[in-house]
Amino acid sequence: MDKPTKLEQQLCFEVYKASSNFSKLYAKTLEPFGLTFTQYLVLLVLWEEDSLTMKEIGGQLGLGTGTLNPIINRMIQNGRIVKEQSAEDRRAFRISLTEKSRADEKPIEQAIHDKITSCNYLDVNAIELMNNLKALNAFFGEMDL
Amino acid sequence: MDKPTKLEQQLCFEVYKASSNFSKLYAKTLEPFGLTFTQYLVLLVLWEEDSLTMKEIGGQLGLGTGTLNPIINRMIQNGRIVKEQSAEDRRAFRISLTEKSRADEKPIEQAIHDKITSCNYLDVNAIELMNNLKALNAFFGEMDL
DNA sequence: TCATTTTACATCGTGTACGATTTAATCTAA
DNA sequence: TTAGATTAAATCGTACACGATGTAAAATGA
Repeated sequence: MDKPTKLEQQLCFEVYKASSNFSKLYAKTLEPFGLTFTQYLVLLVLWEEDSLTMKEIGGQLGLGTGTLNPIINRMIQNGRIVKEQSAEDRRAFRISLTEKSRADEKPIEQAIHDKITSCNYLDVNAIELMNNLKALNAFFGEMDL
Repeated sequence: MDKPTKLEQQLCFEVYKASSNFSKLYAKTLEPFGLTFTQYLVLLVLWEEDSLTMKEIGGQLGLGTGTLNPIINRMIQNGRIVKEQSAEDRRAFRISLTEKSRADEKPIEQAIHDKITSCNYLDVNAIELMNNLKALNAFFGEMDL
């Protein structure tokens, strides 16, 4: 059987393009706020729960320290977050939001909401799509090959 | 309504992780061949039709010259492709496969097929997933916002 | 307790990715 | 036919992304 190989090629490519498309769209929307897409993902995590360690943030985003460290440093430079050594474990550092980032949560959410809905992108069956993606990612998560 | 915003956040994140998972899986599979995921995508295009210009390859992959140029240069260094100035249009360059790359087509396809099926990843509803992604990407393609 | 191991983070090298600018070749219109 | 616009690549600067390695602090065990 030859079909599955082709299907897999196409699927990985569709995912690749979708990811690229999303990050371009978000990049454009976030640019007025001086944020990149990945920096926005860090804020998403911290808006849920503030004052997390590098490891906790990296765990939620699936990023290692080699990726996360420079991002965190840039966000500190931009006044988006602060980093302080943990008292309990002096190896660890706690990352917290600045007032600026807290104040920007709603406007940023609004900007993204406006941009996305202005394209009617929910016309694609987004819920079904997301469920399939979650199943796919759960798969990846369990296999470690 | 607040739900759509959350949904979009989740969807963009699931796509982001799926893309990351795919490219890690492919990277591992392609490593014995001395290829990265993106370099493999270039080969996929050239296996379909050899001797294309930079623009044509970039067009199919959605990559600009800023991204594609260093990739092409590395692939030339690695003996994967050759580049020659086009006779008709001296601005353009034609990229062609080397014998090595032609010979590796089947083994690489096989390696990927083996790896993917060994994880039973088709258990997620791949066809439905792909159709939804195609619709999503078609959307992105038509809007240019 | 103190040597071993593990853990949290930092750093480095390689490889994308993208927008902006530059250069050279081609095309177009007056 | 030639000045101006367009096009194909190359180059540059910024920002991920990842694996490998380094370092210091903490946890572990005999």
